[in-house]
Amino acid sequence: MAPKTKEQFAKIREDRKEEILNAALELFAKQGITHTTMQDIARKANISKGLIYNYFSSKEDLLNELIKSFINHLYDFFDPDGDGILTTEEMKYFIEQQVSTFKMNIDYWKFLYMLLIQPSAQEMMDKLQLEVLTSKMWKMIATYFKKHNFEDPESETWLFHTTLDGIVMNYIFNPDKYPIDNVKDLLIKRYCKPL
Amino acid sequence: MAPKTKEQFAKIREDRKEEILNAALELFAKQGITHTTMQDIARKANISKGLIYNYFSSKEDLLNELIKSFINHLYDFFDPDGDGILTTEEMKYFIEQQVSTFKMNIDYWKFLYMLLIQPSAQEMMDKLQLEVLTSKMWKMIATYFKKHNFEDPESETWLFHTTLDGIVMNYIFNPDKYPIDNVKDLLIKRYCKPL
Amino acid sequence: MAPKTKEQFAKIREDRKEEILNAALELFAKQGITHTTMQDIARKANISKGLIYNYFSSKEDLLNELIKSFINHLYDFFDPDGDGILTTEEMKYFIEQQVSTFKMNIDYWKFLYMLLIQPSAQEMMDKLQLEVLTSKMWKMIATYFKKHNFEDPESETWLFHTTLDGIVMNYIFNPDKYPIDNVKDLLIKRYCKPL
Amino acid sequence: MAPKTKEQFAKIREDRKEEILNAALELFAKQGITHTTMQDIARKANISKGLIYNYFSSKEDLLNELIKSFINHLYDFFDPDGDGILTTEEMKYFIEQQVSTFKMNIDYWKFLYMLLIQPSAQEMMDKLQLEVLTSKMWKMIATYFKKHNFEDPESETWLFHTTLDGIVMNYIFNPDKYPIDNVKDLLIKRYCKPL
DNA sequence: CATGAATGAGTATTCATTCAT
DNA sequence: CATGAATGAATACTCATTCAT
Repeated sequence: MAPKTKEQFAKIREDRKEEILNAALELFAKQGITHTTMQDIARKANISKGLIYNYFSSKEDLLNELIKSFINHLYDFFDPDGDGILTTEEMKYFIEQQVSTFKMNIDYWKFLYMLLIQPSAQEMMDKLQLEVLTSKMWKMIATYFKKHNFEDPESETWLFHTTLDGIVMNYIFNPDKYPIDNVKDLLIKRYCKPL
Repeated sequence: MAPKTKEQFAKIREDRKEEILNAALELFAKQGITHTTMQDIARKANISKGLIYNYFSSKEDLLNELIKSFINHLYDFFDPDGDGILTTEEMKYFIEQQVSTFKMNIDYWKFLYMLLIQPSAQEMMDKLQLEVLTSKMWKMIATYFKKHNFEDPESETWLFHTTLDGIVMNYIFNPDKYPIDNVKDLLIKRYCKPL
Repeated sequence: MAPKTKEQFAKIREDRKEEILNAALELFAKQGITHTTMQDIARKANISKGLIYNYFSSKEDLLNELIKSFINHLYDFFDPDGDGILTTEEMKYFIEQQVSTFKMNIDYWKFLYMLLIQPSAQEMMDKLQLEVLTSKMWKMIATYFKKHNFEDPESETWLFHTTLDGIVMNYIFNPDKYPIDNVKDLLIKRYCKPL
Repeated sequence: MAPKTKEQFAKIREDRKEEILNAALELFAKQGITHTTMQDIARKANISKGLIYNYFSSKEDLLNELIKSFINHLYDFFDPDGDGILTTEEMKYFIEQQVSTFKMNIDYWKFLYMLLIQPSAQEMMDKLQLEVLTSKMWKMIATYFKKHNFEDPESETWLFHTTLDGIVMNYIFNPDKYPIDNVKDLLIKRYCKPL
């Protein structure tokens, strides 16, 4: 009989928001952003259309929140161990982590590449603030290649990232046929030779 | 003002169609497919909205024709010299051709990746019949890697294509900053060592 | 913490209702009726949305109650002294009262004119039962003009009320710039010449 | 068989736009702006909902165009004869014109007062640029009262306009019962005494 | 009595497509 | 062959109202 406490309401809101974001992510990844209607999202989340607007002020806002949430996940994915110096072993671990991350969060990655390929990608990048994150990784990898005496460590870093991008692209596009683990092993062989 | 011959009419039709396709490609690449309206296309092609339907039965149809046209271009891009055996020199040439193709047809590639990343990519692939094309190249590359004693030539082929995909992605996404030529040189260095 | 008596409960209810009506009036006057949401009203009254429905069955009902309450206030504003005969002095007092009433209840008047100008004004008038009130005043004023030998006392009564309407309109629309007191003085000069 | 000429299209557009504006004005005046849907307007104009957007980019835009059109009409209504000095006869004529204008354009005036009483009236006034128009009239009237030795010509001008406002209000609110002509006659008697 | 999450009918707006001329 | 006015289905979003707690 007693009204719900603030904590109860907060929990409900939290959970509901999460559910909506999950539903949206899945649908965005599967159908594309434009082709996913608020109705679709509501249906998938088993709620009414209107309720979404209790949690997000617009589709745009929902998209932004999803991106924010994605960023947070990215930090989970990538969190480096801190000293910023990769040993050969850590490089191997890094590659494995990356690939494992691709495999475990396919919807997220599909969503990210969807965003990137879209017209307003530049703005998205800003919103994503991916650079902050990337630049850290970038330096780590570049340093690694320098230390390992790669001929053109700068370009090698570009190539390395390019290859990872290619892997994601291929994997999200065709997770069943793409031999991601074999490719990963090749990559490790190439890049993780002991000093 | 002699009446036009049938051939002349056909030519006019063909040209007009081409113009519409070009307008569409450019807009699709710049704004995305969904965000490009028939009105936009008409305006860009300097014709009326209604006239488009004289050449294409629907937006869907226009899209399909564009894809077909793209396929044809792809054949132009990739046309191998026939014997299906790549020498080291030809491999180098192939990579250079590829990259040059990326640079010269950025709209096409943007469009292609847009299609691929989209929901119905599987169907698109079918429409694209990319496999036919790809499989030829695929074999050539695989054979090359075998001949050049790469450890796991099958996976190396995958990795190679993956890397090319990554290059396109990075290039179309940021043509100004991405050091595509440096990356290309690295690739050549890696893959085109003389036997 | 003695349990509350019935009377106390009734009083609380009454007060709460009053608060809601006040919040609604202020918002209606400021933002218009349609553009004021139940949420707005709840927020302004520091209660929850749902609670309003404990006091009013609908927005429509709330509006009607507000109108009723307005009527009561009107009676306060206008309460004539009973004999229905205005002396010159009382006429002056009446005008002054009116204007003072406009100034002190600007929200109420804004709200009233909002209602009147709206589509369903005729119905509103019925709800307002303004006529009852007005007819009393009407007769008093008409009698006054007759006694004071105005040429066409009937039309003069219309004109007089018309002018008061005009004053309210101008005042509520632009309380800062409209020289209501000067206009009032002119009115008094015109209508309150001693017999 | 020939396609329509530009002139034909232009005429169609012109006419259609006018029809939509007329439909909108009538409905806005009758039902209020908020309570009039685009659907309503379309139905009244015997066209489809979508077509309105071929002529007006939004409801807001339609409203603004209506206001613009209203301004133009106002200039028709009020256009003074130029020298800016009113003779007694002209003052009489002016009052008669005003009242006649009220009677002939009841929807326009209802619409105007609707706008004025609404929250965003201040902005509307700006859009209306009524002041430009009003200030001209204002000076003419003020000059007239000065020349005719009214005691406080400034306030008298306010009162005069106030009365006209009151007349419109009463008339649009109840065109059948309000004795506008009697009131007009009284006004003329009061203000148009020969010097 | 009190809360705010939840619903769904209603509204503005977009855009592929049709069609009279 | 060519035009752009016209249509209507689809979609984002609002808000009064209900209801479990």
